[in-house]
Order: sequence, then structure tokens, then C-alpha cells
Amino acid sequence: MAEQDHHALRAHIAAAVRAERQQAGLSISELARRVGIAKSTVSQLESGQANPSVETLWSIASTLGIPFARLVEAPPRGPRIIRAADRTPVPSAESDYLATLLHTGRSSAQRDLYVVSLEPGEPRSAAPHPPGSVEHVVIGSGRIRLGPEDAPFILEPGDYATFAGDVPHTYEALTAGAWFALLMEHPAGTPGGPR
Amino acid sequence: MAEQDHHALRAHIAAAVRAERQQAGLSISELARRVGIAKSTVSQLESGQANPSVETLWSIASTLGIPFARLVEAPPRGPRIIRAADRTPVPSAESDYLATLLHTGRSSAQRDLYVVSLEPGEPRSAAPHPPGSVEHVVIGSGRIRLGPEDAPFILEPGDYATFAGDVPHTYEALTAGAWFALLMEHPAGTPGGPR
DNA sequence: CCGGCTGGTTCGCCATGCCGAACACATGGC
DNA sequence: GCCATGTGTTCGGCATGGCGAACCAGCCGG
Repeated sequence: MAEQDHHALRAHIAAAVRAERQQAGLSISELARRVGIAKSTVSQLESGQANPSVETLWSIASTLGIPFARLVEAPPRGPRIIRAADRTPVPSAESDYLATLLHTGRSSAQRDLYVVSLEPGEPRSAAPHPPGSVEHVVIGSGRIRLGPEDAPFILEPGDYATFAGDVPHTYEALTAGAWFALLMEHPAGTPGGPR
Repeated sequence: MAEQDHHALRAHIAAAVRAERQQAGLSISELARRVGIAKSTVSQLESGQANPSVETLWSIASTLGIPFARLVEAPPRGPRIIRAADRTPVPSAESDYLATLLHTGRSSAQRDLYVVSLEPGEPRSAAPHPPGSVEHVVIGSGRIRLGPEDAPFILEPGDYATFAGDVPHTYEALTAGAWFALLMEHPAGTPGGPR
């Protein structure tokens, strides 16, 4: 493998560790303490001067609670295509069983699946996610107004919505005890989270 | 990190490199030649005695033309349950807003997101999906018994479960008006659907 | 002022990852 | 038979990853 590829890999690892560490709100010293390694190791790794062993990097990923690949693999370059699927109910052989296809797709994007609980109060404005981020939402309980800040929609249990996560968007519970399942897709290597 | 975790990681890497190398029809000597490393390095790595550097392993993955993660991380395949009461919320700046990460991943797999509604009756047995299929379920309403046919679990609203979809599995509503959100992952190019 | 804690960087030391060489074995051609 | 080429394993040597220590800076309390 070419030396410049190794150079790029080291730089990516350095940037990814730093980003994930800061996303988790940890200092170099605290991360090192939690992982059980020397803080000088973390420091040198984040400087891009290191070719760490797999075990060291695995330990860091585990402590940060993220997939190992997120620290290592470079973000995909070039245009990314997600096919929009028609919302066609899948016929089933029995009437007590009905499946509705909401979304289908295939990409190398990072995917995070959450349950988000919220109570009535001020609308929650979320900062835009990295470019290319998309959110898919299925309401579990309660009435919830959510979506792009300039045009949110009101959803009820069982409703599905998808919208771009890279523009300002909002979540607001209109009833108590509201929650929804959130599938968040964002480019690999970038931080996630509903925020 | 515990030593046994390192031990398991080394064993996994060793087995994965060997399997992928053989799948590609290469000898240790030929793989080493193509990667540009010593064949003794490959040999020792496949013996499970090595803690390779990231660059070495990255070079091997690149030469084999596979995602790096495949050499390092095994996809979780065993059934997993997170009940609504056991979720660990991600701290947010405001107390009316909690998000729980249930699953995260990245692959080139096809992904289908459904809402599945069902009523009490005979348990619905689903045929195994293509090898590598995984199902993620979040219960929206009702009590539902689902999962691998030999060991299904009973879930309630807000509960999350994941299990392999390439073995016989079942869905059964225990109360009326039950539904759940289903995220189904299966290898690209293969048919999907809850069936 | 001091001491204790935090933060991060740099340095020298030691164990180990990766190297090439040696070795044993197998196969095919002459 | 010999020779050339291939296979995989083991070994000793060297460069480097990870270590702890030293250093510097900042903050807080006595």
C-alpha cells in the first residue's frame, strides 16, 4: 500500500478519535483513564503520528461506545444515491397481518436507531446534522409536531415521516408521555445523535 | 479492556483473514506478495498470535477488496432485547427530551423500514430470510410475542429487540390492535419483506 | 505564596510487530 | 535423480508503539 494512503489513514484516525472524544465530552486525560491506556498514547494518536495496534484502537472504540469502523474507514466520496420507494402495502396471506413498506434503501451510510422520549414544553430545535443526513421517524405514542423548522408536521401513533436532517429541524410533544422511533442516517465518520 | 476481550479479538481477526483469503483463493504467500508484507506476518496473524497495527490490517483488507470492518467486527447475530424500562437515555440539555441509542451500524446492506400491524390469532411463522438478514423491532402498541421460533420473547410498547432473520421466526399478537416498527436488513440484491 | 488537581505534550525506555532468512515439505519438469 | 518453484512455519534482529515520567500551563482552595 502506498505511503500516502497510510498517511491519510493516520490523519483520518486522528481526526475521528478527536471528534468522537469531544462528542462524548471527554478530555484526552479522561478518555485515557477510562480506556486504561497512557494519555501520551492518546495524545500521540490524535496528533496523526501513530500507527496504533488494533487492540488499542478497539479499546478506544469500545470505551466511546461506537463501532470500530467509525474510527477507521474514510467517508465515502462522490455522490450518494438513495432510491425513494413507493409506499405500497405488502399483501399478506392473512388479514390479521399487514405490513406497510415505509422506506427502503441501500447505501454505505452510518445508521443509528433510537427511541426518543419527550414531554410537552418548548419546541426542541435541533442543529443541522452533517450534510446528507436523513431522519426517518415512526411515532410510538402521543401527538408530536416535528420536521423541518420552517414546515413541521403533526404526527400521531403509527405515523411515519422522513425529512432532511441537515437543515434546522424541531421536535415538540403536544401530549404527555410521547415517544417515537428514529432512524437516523448520516455520512460515515460524522457524529450522530438527535441533539 | 479485559485480556479475554483482546484474546477474542485476535482469534476473530485470525479466522476472518483466513476465511477471506481462502474465499479469494489466495495462499498466504500470494496474499503477502500482493499486500506487500512478509508472509511470516500473515502466517503469524492467522495463527491468532498477533496484535497487528491498523495499517497492516487495512492493507490486507484493501488488497482483499473487502470492508475493513469485516476483518474486525462480527455482526451481532444473537437475539438482543432492550425493554422500555431498561433504556439508558442519552443526557440532553433539557429534561423533557431523552434519546436512547438502540442500534448503530454501517454496511452496504439493503434496508427496509415497515410498520407491521397484527391481531391475535395463530402465530405467524415467517420463512427464513436470506443469510445475513437481521431484524430490528420497536413495539408501538400491544403485547407481542416474536423472535426466533425456538425462543421468542414477549415485548411491550417501547421495547426493542433484534434477532437474526435468516432462521425461522415468528410474530404473534397477544392483544388487539398491536403493531410494531420493523427495520429489516438483508444483503443487497436479495428479496426482503416480513412475510 | 503553596499544594493538589486538572489539562496536554514531549521524552527515553522496553516489549513487540514486522522484517528477511532459514527450514521443511510438496509439486512439476527435465 | 536434480533443480526450480511453490507452500507454510519458526527464528532472531530492528524499528516503533505504548509505557511512565517529566514538563508546562491552568484552576481552585487554604
